[in-house]
Amino acid sequence: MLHLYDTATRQVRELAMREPGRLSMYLCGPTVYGPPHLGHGRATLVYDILRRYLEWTGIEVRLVSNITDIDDKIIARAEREGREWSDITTKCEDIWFRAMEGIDVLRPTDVPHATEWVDEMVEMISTLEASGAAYATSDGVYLSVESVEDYGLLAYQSLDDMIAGGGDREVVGAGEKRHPADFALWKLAKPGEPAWESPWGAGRPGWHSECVVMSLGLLGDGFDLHCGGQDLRFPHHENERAQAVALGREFARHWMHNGFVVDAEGEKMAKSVGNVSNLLDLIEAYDSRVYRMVLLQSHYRSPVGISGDGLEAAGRSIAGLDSFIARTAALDETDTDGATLDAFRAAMDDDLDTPKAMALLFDTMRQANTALDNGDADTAARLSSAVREICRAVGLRLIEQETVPAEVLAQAAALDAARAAKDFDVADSIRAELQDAGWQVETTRDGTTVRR
RNA sequence: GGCGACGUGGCCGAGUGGCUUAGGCAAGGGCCUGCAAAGCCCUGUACAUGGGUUCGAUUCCCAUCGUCGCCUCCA
Repeated sequence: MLHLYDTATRQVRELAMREPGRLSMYLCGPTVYGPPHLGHGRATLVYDILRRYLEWTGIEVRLVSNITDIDDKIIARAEREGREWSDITTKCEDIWFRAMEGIDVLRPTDVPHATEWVDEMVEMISTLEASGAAYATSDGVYLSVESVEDYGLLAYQSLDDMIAGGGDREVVGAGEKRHPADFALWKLAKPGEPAWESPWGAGRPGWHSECVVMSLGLLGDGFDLHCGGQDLRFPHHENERAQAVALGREFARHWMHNGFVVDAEGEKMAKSVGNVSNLLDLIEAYDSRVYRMVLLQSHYRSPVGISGDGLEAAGRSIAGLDSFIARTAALDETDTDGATLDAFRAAMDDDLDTPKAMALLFDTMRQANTALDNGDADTAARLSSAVREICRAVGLRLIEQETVPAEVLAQAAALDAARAAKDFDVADSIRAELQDAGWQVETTRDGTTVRR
């Protein structure tokens, strides 16, 4: 059974499922006004790993992740560039999913767009207003946070402490708000802004309202898990939750937050691979599995530094995985090492201890290699089968064995013949030729193998 | 000011009251190889500082220094 740290109760506890065997989870998706960055990559990778692992254990996962396609930032960019706002959102969304593909993140099972749910949002806001939890001002509709008893649950701060600490910040919409922390559910449109009709006048929904309506709308009351980056804990998740509480509806039963990507750290990286803080650049420069491996080797709640050195180290570890996969490709893997998989599950079930799982993966590869060196193909096969299973469970794509063209095989045979004849100059030149053509050449006592 | 996280070997990054003190990358030595590659073996003896608790602390407590995050729309 998977145990996960729950931000709301501040403890690692079992991830309960409303319906046994089926997990409902909501991940706050991107606001599509710019290219995805490394932080987006981390968040999507962490939950992709969670999802794939659960699916691997036989659980049916429904992952809803929205597209916020109406927001102040989108409008601001549209104005700045003199473009249609929908032109920006469609292009950015397209880029987003290309980036996701570039890091092997599966598409969520549901991708609701905020603009498709405006009617439901208006309805919810009306309900809140009718109950007295929300009120209209001259620029919109606000939720009264004082009507929510435990407001501050996810922020770990009471409303009073928040205000006390807030200091000299500018308070948005201060003039007419009942409390400085009250937040906008509906924003009335200024001339020229995109707008939808509502009882309060033409306008657009507030960000926090979008996510409650879509999560409850698709997953229903009391869904299992709500996730996102640490920075969404407050105010976004707090405010989503506040609306649900004010509506008297049960919201997420478990809250999961991933740590940040910290300092790209370094002039070297920028020089050698360009500005990698943009996810698109990273995809351009590295194998799709590299970022995933970096994240797997640290805990999802820890901050992680992404540097060129770190990515390259991960790349080399993946090269080792690739050569292992190639080396064991022909083994008969009908049987899998159960103890290894048990240990893997135990690690993952303990708050997604992927660093331990990766240590296990590398240990298992070593054992299998040793078995192969000793000619014990059965043991090697059981272990390498476990390696493949683990990779599948965490979404580490395995290299596909490319069929080697006949002429390349012929060259490999010629290489072996030259070695047998102790004609090493010829052998070396054939090897160099193959390597120049992009082949990995492994010359062993049993003969030469080539692969990409 | 409030709340929270964290300081581990050359780098990244787990973890733990003593038991085999992860793993990856890099480095040195060795095995294998005609030479490489791949693989395997060995080596480095780390836990911010100062106190305290304890038979014993890197791990618990306190303080100090330092880094970072959130405190109204940022994954």
